[in-house]
Amino acid sequence: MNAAPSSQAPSSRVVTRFAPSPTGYLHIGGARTALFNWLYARGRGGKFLLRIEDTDRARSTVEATEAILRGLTWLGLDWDGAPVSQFEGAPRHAEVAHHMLATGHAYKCFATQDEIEAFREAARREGRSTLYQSPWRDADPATHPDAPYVVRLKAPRDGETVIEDAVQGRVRFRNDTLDDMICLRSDGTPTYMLAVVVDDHDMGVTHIIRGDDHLNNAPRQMLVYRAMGWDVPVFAHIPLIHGPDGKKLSKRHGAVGLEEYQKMGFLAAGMRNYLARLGWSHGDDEFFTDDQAKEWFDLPAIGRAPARLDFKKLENLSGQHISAANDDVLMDAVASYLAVTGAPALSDVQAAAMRSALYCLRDRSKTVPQLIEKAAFVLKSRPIGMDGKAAAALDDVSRGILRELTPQLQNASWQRDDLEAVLGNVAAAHGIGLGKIAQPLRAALAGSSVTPSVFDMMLVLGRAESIARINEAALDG
RNA sequence: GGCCCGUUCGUCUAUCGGUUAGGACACCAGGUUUUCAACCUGGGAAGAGGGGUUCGACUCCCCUACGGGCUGCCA
Repeated sequence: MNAAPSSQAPSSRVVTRFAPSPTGYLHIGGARTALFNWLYARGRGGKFLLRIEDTDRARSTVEATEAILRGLTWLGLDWDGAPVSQFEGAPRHAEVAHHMLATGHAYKCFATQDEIEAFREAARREGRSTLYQSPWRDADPATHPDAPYVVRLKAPRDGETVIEDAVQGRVRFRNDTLDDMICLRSDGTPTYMLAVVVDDHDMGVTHIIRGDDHLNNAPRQMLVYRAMGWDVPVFAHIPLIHGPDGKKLSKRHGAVGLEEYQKMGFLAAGMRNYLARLGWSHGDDEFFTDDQAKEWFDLPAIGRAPARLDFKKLENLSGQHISAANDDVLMDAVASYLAVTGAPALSDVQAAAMRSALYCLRDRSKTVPQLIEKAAFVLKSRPIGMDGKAAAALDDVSRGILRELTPQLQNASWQRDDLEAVLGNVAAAHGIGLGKIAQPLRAALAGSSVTPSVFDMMLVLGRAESIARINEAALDG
């Protein structure tokens, strides 16, 4: 069962969130971030919220948002409430900016983008810090021109800002290395830097678990919490995922979108297990259920070094979860796999047949397509056809043996022991090994060389169908 | 350039000052075997480098190297 219900008061209930920007597919790294947030919240009876960071109107698309929701749904991560659109909160964000302006925590800066760019260019050229310090920070309002301005946070220039990060530990930043971040653009729209803080506060987020590419943003965001007098949430900056070569994961590594993993046929449960284990550990536990993960997951056990993707291990875990999954989960996975790959769905008859064969399929497959490949024998109807390897197993001699087999199968009890005895006897009569009979029989029953055991196939197919297929193969050629 | 983070077998990791540095995946060898897969047995395989602190460092501190992130009126 789940972890015992906590005795925490409602006010201290855990609230986490996943906040992707809808500019493309759901990145595998983002999926892991979402998983960590989900595990943390679900393991503690808290809430897991979703917020779409769509303040960049030029790059945000509804298609991307849909792709992200689809990805999370496939991964099995359910969120509480409706996804929040950050863009829709713009008025509220601006309100906060103006409040900080009124309280002196922010100021109007009239520097133009060209001016700032020129400054930075010169700084770079001369090897100086490119940190821009606005001359308007302490300007007398009487000198303000009638021109567009941005609202900047007035950050302290002395001392340091310390982040007590649940993963990274204590991280200190000297305040003179922090710039006065822009809260409102010159067109009055809020920036992400302001919006995240306001939204996280308004949504009651207690734990911010996100990629460590945001670690440098944390101190500046913390200043907003302070300026507004809000409680600072717990930060947990987790390392990014790297490609097998240790470099930042990019398209040249192959699969970066979660959907691609779905199309490769990994079981979602295996994906969750693998992703959770990537950068987080609970002793030597490698294979675990969702309930165990929820109970065990904790922030201090997250590693600080970036992890690389290892498809072999993912495959192995996926296989273990296929073995452990119940029939409904497997059949659902098959249906969704067929759907995303654009393959025709199974007919009711086929689905029922496949379900009856799962017992001898699940332990031999690492991915859903492997499951389907091995199920082919039961999905086909006569004439079943032959692939190259199967055809090669059938020659005149083996056809003769198959012909000899049918009458005996006709009288067999159709129990596994009995079928084994029949084949064993025929093999013994010819002074050959079971393999010599099993190969052609396999070809006859499945038309393929990748199948479950011949005995299981006969059991699943039943006497009539099995004998019909054997006869068909024995007579051909 | 500046700031921040990181570095244990090929990979993911355990270890939270004292271990023959453990496990998993992968790999190699052998076994089992009706294909694929699985399974069994065994094997090779690691603390980036250099300084400290300490009776004793993979564990704590410093430096270097390497890797990564940020350095936008993007998120």
